[in-house]
Amino acid sequence: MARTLPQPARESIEIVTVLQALADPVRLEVLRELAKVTEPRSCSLEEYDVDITAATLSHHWRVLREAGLTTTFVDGRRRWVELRRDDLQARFPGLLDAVLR
Amino acid sequence: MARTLPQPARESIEIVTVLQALADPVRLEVLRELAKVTEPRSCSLEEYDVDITAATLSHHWRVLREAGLTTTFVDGRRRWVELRRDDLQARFPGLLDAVLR
DNA sequence: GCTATACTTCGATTGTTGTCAAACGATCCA
DNA sequence: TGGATCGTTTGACAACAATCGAAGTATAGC
Repeated sequence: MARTLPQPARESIEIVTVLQALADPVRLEVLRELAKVTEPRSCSLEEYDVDITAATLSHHWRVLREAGLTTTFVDGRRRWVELRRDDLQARFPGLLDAVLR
Repeated sequence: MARTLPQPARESIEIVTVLQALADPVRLEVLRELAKVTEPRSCSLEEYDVDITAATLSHHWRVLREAGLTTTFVDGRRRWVELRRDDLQARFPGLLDAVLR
């Protein structure tokens, strides 16, 4: 599995940015999916129960990544996303649990 | 202390709406002030360290109230705001602590 | 190389939000 | 009763955000 797309370092994750990223129904939905597993998940539209185009989902993955909520891995033509559990727990303890429960 | 302005019932508080309300630096700041005390606090602009007009602060109080984060009491010409700790803790345990810490 | 695949980026559109000044409404008090 | 005070509402505006289709980029596999 190849390179990781740029993302903020743990200490640079800002609460307002995180909350802005969380405050969208589509992003909340895909984050809940991510939260179900510990391994990275595919970025593909088909994997998620959201009524948007691939372009829009791609936009949401970017928002999540730039806010510091997820890591995106590139592997060939495929992309994988993973929740940054440890970083978020270190920075804002309990936040993810409270939001995604 | 007189009437209470309309606000959503505990069961009607929605996570997306709450997160949208939280996702603003001014609102986070005033919520942190509210979180410091248990009694209601004045709505007055002078009480808060924010660089906006009274009209804008009034708008923010309304967003917070309509999202279910605060209760507003009207007493004469004065208004008082209070965090809905119990309702929020019941609905989204740990959320407020995680955000306002 | 060529073509199909998997996603992203671009440009445009539309709706939402934060902000202010000005006007308003309610209350207190002299 | 008439001002002054406290805060809200209204209307306007600019900035931002979600969305899409279309074009673009990188990769895989033939």
